[in-house]
Amino acid sequence: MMKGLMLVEGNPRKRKVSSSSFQTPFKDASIKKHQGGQTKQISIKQMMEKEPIASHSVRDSFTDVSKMSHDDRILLEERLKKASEVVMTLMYKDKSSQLREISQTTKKEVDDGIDSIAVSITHSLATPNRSDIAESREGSCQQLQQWYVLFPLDGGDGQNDQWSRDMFLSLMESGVRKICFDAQELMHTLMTHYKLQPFEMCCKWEVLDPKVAAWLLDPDHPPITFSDVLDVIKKVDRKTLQSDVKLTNLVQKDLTNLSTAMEVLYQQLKKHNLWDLFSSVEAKLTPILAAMEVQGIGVNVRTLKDYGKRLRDKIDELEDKAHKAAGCVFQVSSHVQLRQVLFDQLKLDQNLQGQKLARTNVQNLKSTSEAVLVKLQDFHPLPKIVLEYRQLMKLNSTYVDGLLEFVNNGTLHTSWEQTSASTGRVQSASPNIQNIPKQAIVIVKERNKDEMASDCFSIWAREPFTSQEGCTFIAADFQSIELRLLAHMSGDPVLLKVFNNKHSQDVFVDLASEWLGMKTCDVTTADREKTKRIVYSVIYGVGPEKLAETLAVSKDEAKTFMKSFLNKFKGVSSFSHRCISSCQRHNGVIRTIFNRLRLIPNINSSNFHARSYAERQAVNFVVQGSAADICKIAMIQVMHKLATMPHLKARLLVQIHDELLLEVPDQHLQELKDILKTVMEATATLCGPKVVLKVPLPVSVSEGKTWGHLT
DNA sequence: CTTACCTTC
DNA sequence: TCTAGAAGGTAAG
Repeated sequence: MMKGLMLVEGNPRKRKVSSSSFQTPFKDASIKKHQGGQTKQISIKQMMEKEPIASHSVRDSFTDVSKMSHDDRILLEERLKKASEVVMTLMYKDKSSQLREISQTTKKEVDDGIDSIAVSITHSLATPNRSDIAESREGSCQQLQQWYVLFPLDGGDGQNDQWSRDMFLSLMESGVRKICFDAQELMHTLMTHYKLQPFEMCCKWEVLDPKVAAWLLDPDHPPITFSDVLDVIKKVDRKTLQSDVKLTNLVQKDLTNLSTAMEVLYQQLKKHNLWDLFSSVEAKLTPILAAMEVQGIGVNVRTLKDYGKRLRDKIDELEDKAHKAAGCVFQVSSHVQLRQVLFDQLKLDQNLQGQKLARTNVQNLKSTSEAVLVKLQDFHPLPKIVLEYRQLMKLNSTYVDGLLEFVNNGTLHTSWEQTSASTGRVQSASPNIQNIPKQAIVIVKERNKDEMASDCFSIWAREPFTSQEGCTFIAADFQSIELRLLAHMSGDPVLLKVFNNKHSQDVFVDLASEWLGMKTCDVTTADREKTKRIVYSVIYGVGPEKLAETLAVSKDEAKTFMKSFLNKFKGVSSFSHRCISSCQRHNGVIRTIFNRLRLIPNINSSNFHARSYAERQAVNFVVQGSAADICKIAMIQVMHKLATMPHLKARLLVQIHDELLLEVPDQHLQELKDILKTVMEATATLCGPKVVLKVPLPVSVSEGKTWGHLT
């Protein structure tokens, strides 16, 4: 309760997406430094420079918690409770840390490379009762301001020292200000190493992470290493970061700089109005992502291998067909060889009389892209064969073989990246699980040349993802959230009307009916598709040429469509212009509804191409980034809600931008479905009082035993 | 039109 | 043999 002296200068903004348990960041000592206050600004760091090493501890070394006496452990426990700041970093076996690489060989992938956690504990001088019994027991401790300790993390023997484990975990849950570069890695390590239930921890841990902070300040240049962050700091303020701290121990020096870096970043976040987003959204997201990584998702290797076999078969067949059609043997997957076959041997481009053949971007060679092959497919059998070949190759190499490499004991763990997307979206990598094809691909296997009988087989790339025994998948997704946010932000009356229609079955049907002036029941599937494509194209400002291409109509037709569309939804184009001009006025800074920012300096470029690109980025960022904000907040609130219901053993497995995939024991299925819908649709709670959405955000919930079959 | 990741060459 | 970059394809809006 008392812990938060909250934002030091009286910040009226009380808006909190959910209550923050942070002990407040920093006294604004270093702000004053810039504003002219010179004498009173004794920063923690400067004090440390004078007296860097605790008198009782071994010089330049860390105290190993597992080797401490009972009394020392009690003392440490007390110190941790009273600490004003705790800075920590993972140490690896080769003596490198999250802050500094030592050996050239990148060993960090190796999980067993973890050695310990190095911690620096800082005490505030202002602590009034310095005369604790514990403290006075060691006379020399009176001056102690800094204590460096090491929490060892043993190998997988399970022989972790219970004491140090409990001490560290209670530190993680305490309200003390904790700082770590790449907190996600730390949390991931703790969960796996201590064999914790990931989702039991993920609402209790909050750590300030300079990596996330620096990314928030400039998402287009995410820091990868700690030294990247230091480079950012040096640009902001070269005085604060004093590299010649009188510490001979590198790790201690790094921890000191880490603390300083976070202090500077805190000031920057405040200055750029990003502190709320950082503390209420991003910092709470980190442990959830770590938990998802540790949890993993079940994959049925048998179906995956079965798919692989069938795909291989069909690919071989297609390769053979391609060679026959071409009249020569060539590598079908090579666009270089394909180019030669298509254009030099078969001269298929001569069939396209008036039309220009698409060229490759850089080398300006004849393109063999999908669009080109589609155009050529009526003149020769080869293009169609290649198209199918490519599709199946992609499916096999990426979603069958590619996936199999990551499956261990029937479980797949991907990494969830918080700081890689400049739009603010969460990203999955190694493997990317967010681009698994949604639709089935049908394979027709020809058995025999003389026999008409053929065998059909469908491949659902999501089918191999299966729930655990006795559990069911639940997917909850926001329906067309980006479009709805566009309606909200643009205030376009027609869009608002469509999205506020409670009886709406399908928004694109409604939009089509509004646009084309017909009854919803008269809207055809083609009308709906056309509308959907135009909607997304128009939002992001595509030209009539590109629209004509995607819609397969003439340029003039596309022009007419766009004109009438923008005329019907007037608010959309004015919204785009508002985004662009705001970005121009703010020197390239553009923001989402939750203040997330992106820098787009080219918005004022004199180069037309660069400027147009920047303009599209700006508009796209506001829509996509705002949706990302809300999806993240929803994710956090769902997990925090679940944390209050310990009987409900639900696990969050995957986030696909506007969709959450969870797994839950069968008996709790209905309960979880209700929670998801309730929490995610409660936009007022989601967005807080500052953002009042003009449209509802309906969530559709589906369930099933595999990811491929959700009802 | 944007944001991503992954594969082949 | 290794690597970086080009081209292409997949997803999500």
